Amino acid sequence: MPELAEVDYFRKRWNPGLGQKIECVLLHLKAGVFKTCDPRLIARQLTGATLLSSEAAAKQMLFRASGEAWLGIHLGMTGELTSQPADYEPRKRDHLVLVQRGRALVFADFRMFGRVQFHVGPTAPDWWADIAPAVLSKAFTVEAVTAFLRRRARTPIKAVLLMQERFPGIGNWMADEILWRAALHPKRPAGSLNATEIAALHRATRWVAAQALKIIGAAQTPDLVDPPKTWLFGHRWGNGGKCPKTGAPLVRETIGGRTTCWSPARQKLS
DNA sequence: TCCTATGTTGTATG
DNA sequence: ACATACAACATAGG
Repeated sequence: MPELAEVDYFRKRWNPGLGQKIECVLLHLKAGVFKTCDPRLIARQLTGATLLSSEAAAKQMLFRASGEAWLGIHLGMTGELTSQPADYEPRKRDHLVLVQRGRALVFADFRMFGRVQFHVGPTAPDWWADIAPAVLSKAFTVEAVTAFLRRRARTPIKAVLLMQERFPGIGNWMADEILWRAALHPKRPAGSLNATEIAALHRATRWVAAQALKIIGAAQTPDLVDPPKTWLFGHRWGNGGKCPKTGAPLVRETIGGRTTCWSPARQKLS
């Protein structure tokens, strides 16, 4: 599920556990999500530690615990975090469970494209510091986007929007949403956009990110909240969708290896 | 059986 | 060295 806003939504699901001691850690030792870390070290370090704080950046989450412990989680395609009763019995796809007095904090991911990372030290791990500046930060300028598009001149703009080194947190549905808002055809070579179009792309990127965080990321509900029907979001998943702006039929096709949906009535190739 | 799914990465090729 | 394209990862559901 997870792009920028969904990641922040899931991060907050563990909020009830902040400031609380971790009584024990339950692990699915053979799960692929632990490929880049040692789950036994996680158990040793986190048992008895206090979960202190959390942050989200791009599609990554970082949880800090006492004892200079840092737990990174990427949700992959199907990962999710939940807070369950303290006597929760882990199921097959629950890879990491932090059991506290009042609750169990669960990371589940049936498809296992997600990753857990673990670091012990006084400061956050390098990979966290290396995440590109957020699209809502001052560093995400029209100039930076322009330079990036020039370098990727022959790549379809849709594929370029998925590149985390410049568009951190943008995923498949957000990329489609952004291009639809900016009225840009997803197959346009990145280098073919003029200054006006790049400005529109930059603006739409920030707008979609900010609104998604407001609607999805800030929601305090047990279920994910979908953006309103005025967005492309609710119309892009199956064939036969209609453009919410023009009423014209939407088109779906694979671009850059990912299913892409757009409105030919407002997103022209030239 | 075949295809799809809100992601990333390693590898081959130009 | 850099840009680009795509298979591979693992699983369930239509």
